[in-house]
Amino acid sequence: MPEGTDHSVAEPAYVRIAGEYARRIRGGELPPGMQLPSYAEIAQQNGVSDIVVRKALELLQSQGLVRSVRRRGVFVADRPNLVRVSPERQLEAAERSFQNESDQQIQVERETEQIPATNDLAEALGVPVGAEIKHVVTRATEDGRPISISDTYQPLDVIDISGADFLEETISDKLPTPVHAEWLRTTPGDLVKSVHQRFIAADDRIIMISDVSYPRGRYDAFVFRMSLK
Amino acid sequence: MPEGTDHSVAEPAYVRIAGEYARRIRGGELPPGMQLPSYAEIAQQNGVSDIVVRKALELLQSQGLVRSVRRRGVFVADRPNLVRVSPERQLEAAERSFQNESDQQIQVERETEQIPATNDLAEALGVPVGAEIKHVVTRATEDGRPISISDTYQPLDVIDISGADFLEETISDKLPTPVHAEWLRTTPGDLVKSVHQRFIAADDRIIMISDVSYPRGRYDAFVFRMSLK
DNA sequence: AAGTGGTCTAGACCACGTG
DNA sequence: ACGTGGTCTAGACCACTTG
Repeated sequence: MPEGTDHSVAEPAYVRIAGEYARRIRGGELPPGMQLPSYAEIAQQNGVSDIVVRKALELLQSQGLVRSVRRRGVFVADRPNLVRVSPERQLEAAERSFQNESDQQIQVERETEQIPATNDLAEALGVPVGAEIKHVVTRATEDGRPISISDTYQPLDVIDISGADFLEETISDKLPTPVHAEWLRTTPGDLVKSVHQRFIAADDRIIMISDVSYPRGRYDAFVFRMSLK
Repeated sequence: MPEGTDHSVAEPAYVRIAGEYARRIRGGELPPGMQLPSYAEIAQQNGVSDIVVRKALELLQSQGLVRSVRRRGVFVADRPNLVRVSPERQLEAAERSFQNESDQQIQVERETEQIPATNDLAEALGVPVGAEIKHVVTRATEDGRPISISDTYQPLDVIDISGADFLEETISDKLPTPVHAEWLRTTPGDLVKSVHQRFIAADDRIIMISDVSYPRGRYDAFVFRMSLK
């Protein structure tokens, strides 16, 4: 135990270190893709143990500022904003939901199957348990790297979502389903940004529900644009 | 080092423990406000050291499922959704943005001042540096407990925001400003949910900008409702 | 006085990537 | 062979709350 260490509450070492890196990243001094020094190095530079550095970088990771790659290092995150637009462009294809990625190679693949509704799905969609429903899995990659995966469910009699009058989106941080985790190649324990969508008709019928997962650390923030008039 | 421990990648102990509690909380077995066992107890029950338990509960905290109170314990979070509605009700007063809280005592206080625009503010609002602008601080409490604080800035010639044609909202997790942290009484290092708003006129003039902070762990998720027609 | 969560140390093993 | 990040242990001090 270091004697005379300042434990005067206010600002723990890991917060200070995280703050410094956050500033340098936001200021552009550390550009996207740049590798950070190793834990050991940062620890030495700041005169703390490596576990403090780990906490600091965890903090940065939960802000989406860095991503750590096992056995390789910690890197400044590419940080395009994920932009969601409402309502007029909301219904465009998934590929269009991304901003600042026009140069990138974004590939989207879909798989469709027909399944009987589980209890949860039946309740969510308002259909009888066991009723056949349509399930679409959509996976997107950029330059071969996975950037999103979604499960979409709808009753068989729904042709498209033009019958929807309202859209409700719920954003949260979650542990991904095993299937989503595998596709996004997240480390066990990594949270993902989850967007749950419900397309609702005027008679409150649920037209479609969708669960989308995005890797944390890929997107800096979610942006919603909406017309007020 | 315990010999024969299974370090077979797949699922670290802290993820397993976090998952168990997440399930029990989501399932209602552990109701909002209930105190969890102490680190030491959970550690003993699961045959791990307390640091593993800490990581597990950190994971729950970053999902907004629990909140930890220093020197008292860890509690299941009250988890009303923060609902944001677009566009028709978007412009209502802040008090109206909350759902399922109608019984609660929500108090809102405002402070207004006039300040010269800093570089950042001038750029954000599109006014000359040093131009006088209006700054409003809004603080909300529920039963005396702080639940949000915001800084709102607008040029002096803007009377209200009815002149705005578009609203852009950016949601992210951030380290709060010192003022916000103090009001929300967050522990140093705690992230907050930050909503940055820009009210934009048809001629791209910025009518108003606003930075709102919400304590993490108070809100389960952000919900956006929008009309599609 | 006992218990709590928050911070920090020093040290260990693992599996994998790189040189 | 070495370095990396990921996981985990055992132990310590602090400042505060609770009974």
